[in-house]
Amino acid sequence: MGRRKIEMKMVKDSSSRQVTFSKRRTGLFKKGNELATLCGAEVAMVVFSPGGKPFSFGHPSVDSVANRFQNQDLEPNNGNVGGSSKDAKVDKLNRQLIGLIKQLQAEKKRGEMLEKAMKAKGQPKCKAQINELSLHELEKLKGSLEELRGNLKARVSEMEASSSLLLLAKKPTREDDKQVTKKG
Amino acid sequence: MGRRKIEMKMVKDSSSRQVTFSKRRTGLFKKGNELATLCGAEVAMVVFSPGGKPFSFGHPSVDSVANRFQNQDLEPNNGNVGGSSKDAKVDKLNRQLIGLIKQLQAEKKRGEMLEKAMKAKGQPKCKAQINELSLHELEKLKGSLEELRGNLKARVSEMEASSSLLLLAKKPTREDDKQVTKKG
DNA sequence: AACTATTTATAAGA
DNA sequence: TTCTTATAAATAGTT
Repeated sequence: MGRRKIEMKMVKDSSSRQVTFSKRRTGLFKKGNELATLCGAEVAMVVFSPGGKPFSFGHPSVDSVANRFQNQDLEPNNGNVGGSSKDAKVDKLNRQLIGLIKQLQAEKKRGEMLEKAMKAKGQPKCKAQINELSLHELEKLKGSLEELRGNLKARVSEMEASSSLLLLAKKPTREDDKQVTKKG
Repeated sequence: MGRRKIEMKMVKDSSSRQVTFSKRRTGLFKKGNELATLCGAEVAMVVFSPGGKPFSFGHPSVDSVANRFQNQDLEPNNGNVGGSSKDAKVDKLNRQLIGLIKQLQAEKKRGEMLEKAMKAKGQPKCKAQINELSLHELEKLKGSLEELRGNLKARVSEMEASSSLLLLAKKPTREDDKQVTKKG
């Protein structure tokens, strides 16, 4: 969208990349704002610049949308147990826990797909022994990964059990207006 | 951006609003993807349609970016400064989470590299050199993995103690979280 | 879902 | 970083 069409690859020059990032981030947030305004949609966006700086936009707020998103599959569970919780801090920890659990599940799923892809790629007709070798290495690596995942998951399963106790935290109902936030 | 300029107000007709939402959501996610690709940025977007349906886009994933975002004001606070810290228990949980997050991120990176290796392997010109390269990467990966696993074991041992503190009870019925993410 | 007339976003350049 | 401008891209209204 400019003087020239650009390839959809990482911009090599770090300086240009930063400029591109700034411009496009602005555009992206503007679009998000428009979507919220025109359609009455709730929107949350978080972006980390190539330099690692965080930017966010949310309507009504990043937190409220993120909360709704993360709790959508356990809200029914969350609603009626217990009454008072510690505070927002515990609630935040819980959300993080849930996020981690989701990530692990996603990782597992990805691992399975990786495995499938690997098998599919199997032996077709790539030549060279080197291929066999690397394939073998891949298989071993994969095994290790699976095991690692298993360990992690088991650990998290325990935490999940205990977290359900903590998940009695009240839902944060802070109603911010549209916000554009810089952090860091 | 079309036949006519439209006012930045809620689209009245609910049907048109839904159409607008669909089109713009698609565009928004595309932009997010481009930002990630061009700039190597991490991006997470969550949108609820006017009908309340959730849509999301994330690179590398919504959860990972969300966690990173939530962590940034958690980590510095981890040192237990000022009057915000509640319990030692919470603080401990906190550290555990951070450790877990780091492990997870490391694992993800491994996974990404694995994917790259596979991709390279699938290239039409998968000749010796490329294979050597991927093999080399794999060797390094493997080493890292071993190290990672060692760390994990230690980590898990640490967690054992404090984790048991939280395991006050177990949840009767709960299988998996269901990731409710719609795209497109 | 496709099609275009237009509006917007933005890549370069200053 | 901000502005300008030529061009690419998104999309509002239509079919």
